[in-house]
This record gives sequence, C-alpha cells and structure tokens, in this order.
Amino acid sequence: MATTTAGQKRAEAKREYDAYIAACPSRQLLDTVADKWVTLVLTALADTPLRYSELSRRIAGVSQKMLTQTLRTLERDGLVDRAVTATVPVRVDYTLTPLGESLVTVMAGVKTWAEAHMPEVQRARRRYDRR
Amino acid sequence: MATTTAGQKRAEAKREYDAYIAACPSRQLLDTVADKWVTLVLTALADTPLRYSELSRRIAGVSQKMLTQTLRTLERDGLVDRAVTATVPVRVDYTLTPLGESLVTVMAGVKTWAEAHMPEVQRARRRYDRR
DNA sequence: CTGGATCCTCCATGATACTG
DNA sequence: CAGTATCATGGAGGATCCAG
Repeated sequence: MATTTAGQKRAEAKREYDAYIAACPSRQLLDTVADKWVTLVLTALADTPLRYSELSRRIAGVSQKMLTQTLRTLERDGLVDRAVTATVPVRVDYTLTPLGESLVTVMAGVKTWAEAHMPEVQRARRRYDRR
Repeated sequence: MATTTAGQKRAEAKREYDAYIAACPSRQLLDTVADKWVTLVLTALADTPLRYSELSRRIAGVSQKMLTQTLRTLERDGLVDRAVTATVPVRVDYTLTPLGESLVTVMAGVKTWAEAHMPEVQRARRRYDRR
C-alpha cells in the first residue's frame, strides 16, 4: 500500500534536516573545531611550526592514523601548510596558515567564555545530581 | 619481563592526555555545543519557550530518544529550564535560562566567524581536491 | 502528552603491520 | 622519517514498544 508510516515521514524529514544542517556554515565549523585532535594540533602549531614526529611526540596520546588524518583535513581546509623537504629521510613541516591562526583566535574566544561560565555549569550539574 | 612496549607507553600517555583534555573547560564546552541536537534545541528555544511536542515538530528529524536525552543534559547543565504542569495529559515547557541565553550569544559569535571564513575554507577544499 | 527501557546497527577510532 | 593498508570494536544514535 501507499501508506506512509510515521517512521517513514520522520526518516524523510531527517534527511532534509541533515542536508540543511550540513549546509550551515557554523555547523561545519563546529564539526571541525570540536574534534579532539584538531584542537590539540592547532594549539600545538599556534606556538611554532612543527615536524610530523615533533607533533606526534608533543600530542603524546595520538595514533599515527589519527594524526595523519587530522593533518590532512586541516591541510585540505587551508588551515595548516604542509612543506615537504625531499631529503633522505624525508622531512615534513607543518605550519599554521593565516586562516588557521584566525581560527585559533576564535577558539580562544570560546575558551574565554568557557572559563567564565563553566563553574556555573558545574554548580548546576551538582545541584541536578543531588536531587 | 618488565619491558615496556611502545604501544603500552602510548596507551598510558593517552590516558593522561584524555584526563587532561577532559578537565579543560573549553573542551567541555565544545563537546556540548558541537552536538547537533543541542545547537538545534538551543536555537529553537532562543526565539520562544516551547513544549516538548512543539520542539519535536520544530526539529523535524529528531528521535524521541535524542530529544529527551538532549533536553536532560541541557537541563542538567543549567542551560534550559523544565516546567511541568500536572494536568491530564501532562504539559512540559522548556525555557532558556540566562546562562543558556549567554551560550546562544557565544554561538552567534562562532556563526559570525564561520560565515566570514567558510567561503575561504571551501575554496581551499576545491583547490586541494583538484590536485 | 511526555517520556523510559531495549535492542540493534553502523561508523569513527584504534591497534598492528608494512613501505618509499 | 612519514606515512599507507587492513582489520577489529566500542559506543553513539536510531527504531520500537511500553507506561504514568
């Protein structure tokens, strides 16, 4: 039959919403910035350019796969610059682009809000959990 | 033997890092804000208080589970207020707290940055993909 | 109407081994 | 040194049924 179930309707609505959300610029920014390794790599590079091995040491818990994957997306998004020196063995340096630096600035703003208001959030949590 | 493998070392380092990251206030903020449904619920409530059923209609693609779960965490974090009216059937209204409103403000800041720079990111992506 | 409880699926992440 | 390839898994999220 051509009956449309509630589940089907919601599934369809979900697809539309997902598309709508995926198109939202701030959504895209949040998706990248909220990544654990992204923030760590960006803040690590905020101080100074680093080589691949230096990054993997500095961000001690990261696996090769995730570090590489993270660096690739950051490079693709124009946030970091990848410079290969064709010596033996190879040497690869990662630098923050101007765009990447401006992103780090925004993240600092988020940090500021968080430091200002997280204590309040934590009080709210304790209050909630104690009921 | 008491030999420590490289894998063990990284695993230990990972635990430390995870703990360190989990303690970071901005990390905690990002983790909540970056949630898809969180942003949708908050922006929906930014205009006006809404009932549960109104929310689920307005955020068309959400499942009951995720909507309830999202509202619970937001309530726990002191970002939304939950008011139950004991009629038959029950009526529950959700409102943004002052803290919640201030968070919406920050998210607007992120949105501003995104709208300003996402075109640049997308150009970078096209450039990267075309190589 | 507003959820709680269950089951199930899928994808992001990680561990491991290999290479130019 | 700086990755790529492959396989395994844990947990987030969805579908569904039930209840006050």
